[in-house]
Amino acid sequence: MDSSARLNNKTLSRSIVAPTTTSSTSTAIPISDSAKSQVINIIPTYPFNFCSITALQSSHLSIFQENQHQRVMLRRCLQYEDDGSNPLANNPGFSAPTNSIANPDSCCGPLNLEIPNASWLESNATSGNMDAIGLSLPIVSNLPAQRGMPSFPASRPSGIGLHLNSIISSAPVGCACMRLAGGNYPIVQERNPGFMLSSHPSEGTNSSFGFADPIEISNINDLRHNSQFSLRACSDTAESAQSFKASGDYLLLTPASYHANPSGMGKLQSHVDHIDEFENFNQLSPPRKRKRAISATDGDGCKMCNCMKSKCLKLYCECFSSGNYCAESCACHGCLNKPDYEDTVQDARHQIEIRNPLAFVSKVEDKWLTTSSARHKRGCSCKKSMCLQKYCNCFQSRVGCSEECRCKSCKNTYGWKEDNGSSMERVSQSTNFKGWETASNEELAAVTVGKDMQGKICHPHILTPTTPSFQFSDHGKDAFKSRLSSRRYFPSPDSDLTILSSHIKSLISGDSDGNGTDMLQKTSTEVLHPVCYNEEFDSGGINDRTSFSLSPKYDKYADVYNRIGMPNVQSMPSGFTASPITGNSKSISQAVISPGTDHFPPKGSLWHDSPCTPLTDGVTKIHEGLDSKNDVYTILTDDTSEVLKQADTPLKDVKVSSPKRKRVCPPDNHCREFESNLQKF
DNA sequence: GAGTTTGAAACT
DNA sequence: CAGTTTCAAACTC
Repeated sequence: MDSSARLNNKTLSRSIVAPTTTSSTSTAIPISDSAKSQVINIIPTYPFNFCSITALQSSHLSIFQENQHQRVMLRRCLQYEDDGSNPLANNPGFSAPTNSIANPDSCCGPLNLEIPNASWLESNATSGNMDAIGLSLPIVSNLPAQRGMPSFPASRPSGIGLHLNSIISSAPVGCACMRLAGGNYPIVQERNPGFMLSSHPSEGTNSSFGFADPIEISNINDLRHNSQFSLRACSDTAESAQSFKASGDYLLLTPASYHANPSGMGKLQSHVDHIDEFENFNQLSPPRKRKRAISATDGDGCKMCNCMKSKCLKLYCECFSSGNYCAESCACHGCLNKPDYEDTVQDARHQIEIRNPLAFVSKVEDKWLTTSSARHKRGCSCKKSMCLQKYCNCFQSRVGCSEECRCKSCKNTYGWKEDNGSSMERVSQSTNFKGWETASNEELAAVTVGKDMQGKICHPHILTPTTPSFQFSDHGKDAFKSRLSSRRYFPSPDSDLTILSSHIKSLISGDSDGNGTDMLQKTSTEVLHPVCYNEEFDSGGINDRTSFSLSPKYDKYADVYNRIGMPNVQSMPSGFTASPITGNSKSISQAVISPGTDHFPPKGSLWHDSPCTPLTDGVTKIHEGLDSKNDVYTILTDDTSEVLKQADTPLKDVKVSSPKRKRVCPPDNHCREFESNLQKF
């Protein structure tokens, strides 16, 4: 079964609540007060394409309606995405689902889901049918191709282009774009009714914005005449599941054609202008107190800037440099990095590219196919930070320093550069089974950087570039704590380290039940829990592939795999991809729990806070049950074990994913807690 | 939250 | 290309 069929057969178990009252001639989706309470839970999507898809599948949409003031909130996205790499970009109609790759620089790489015939929405929106509408649609991710992955044909135009903003910065863990091809049907739920429901923009305030620059659409026809819209779904995972649901999720429309052809969005532009007036109005007001973005990222890699003078049109601006528009959550002043100023933005980009054609190119490449070998293209020039702080480009990108770097006294944890210029793979060289076995040993202290770095015991986890944000410095700790309380967490492969180590240890020592394969199967299954790297995720999976990334530490087990006939993974130390939704009838399991459901684990749950998507058998089973009960959760298949059991069947989709990973994954107990929470279901 | 440090970007 | 300045993020207090 190909991915298309698979997806179709699985049918998105998203329930879409149609508007209750709308005349067939209505020009907009009315939003009634009662409907306001109807929340469509858009599960945050993850860098993994399949996750995104599954997330959307398991999400259920609702249409927020507003009487009289029929409007659609659009998020203006900076996305020069129509580079031809995606057939959908030019084809509003049906397209076979293909997974491309997530924008490595954006945690919220757009996932555009094509709905071949979106008329269902209109028909249902106008029929008064409140019943949930089963969505069955092929899903196509429209994610930019990953650079440095020659196995995938998708390409981007020169200049890389500005990517979809990482969506609402306040809704970082994930987001998705759903394109209503053919489409006429903006479905928008504004997260912040305070603004959404205001009859006039001036009634709102900046502070009431849930996200940046919503575009107010008062007439659905304004959108209807446009062929494509991206339905964006985001969730603020900083909230608990309960509040998540209570407050609703983002569900934003972005006219896909807007960026490619702004001129074609005349009507929309009028609304943009309207917003501009609003913004101007606000600017005339006493300058809002400069608010520093709580985090350099919104928590999931969606950069937020605080530019004061650059107008966000210089590479100083992280939003700009990463190809994104600034978000409302940014604390920048005089920002021109907005769709409103697209020409200006383009000019600025052009000027910069003249100076440096690679200015907007991904700063990290993984040409060496190993996580630890990924390098920052431009390297760094650190003099004092020893490449151990985020001042360092390389460190910040979680890659090792290389010969390209001009740094001094490099101590980059991800691979340092000797003073003679040669680079070392610290990750691989400084780790060993012994160390890994003690990875879970709490005696090992987390590393702190800077002055305290030297002489401290390195927690083995530090050796993996996957979890730097809490591995280093107090900042990291804070970030970790913050994330524990505000993000969803799933156990990372790190969590399985002990188990894995144990398994392999026994395997190697022969202290198994004699069935090493079984042991390894079990191990593999556990290991195969995908690491969800939200930010800067470099999906190794493109076109019908999904990434399952392994921490570099698992490189060490490659030989073990080989010993028992597992696919050769030696060449994919940083991870590999399996094919969950394609080709093979067997695929990696997927299970996604919608955070917007009552079944979501209670607030505070680490699992809940995890941005990762666990793919455990148990999870899947649970979800199967949930799915049948509530049509909320959707599962593709749970074939992980089976895939692994087929030791004689090479994983055709072995891929390498880059190391660009930021997501922090919790320790072992998080895994247990996660499963414990699941048991509550 | 203010001030300092840092290194990239921008400029000369 | 090198040196300096500007800038904003990272970091410290």
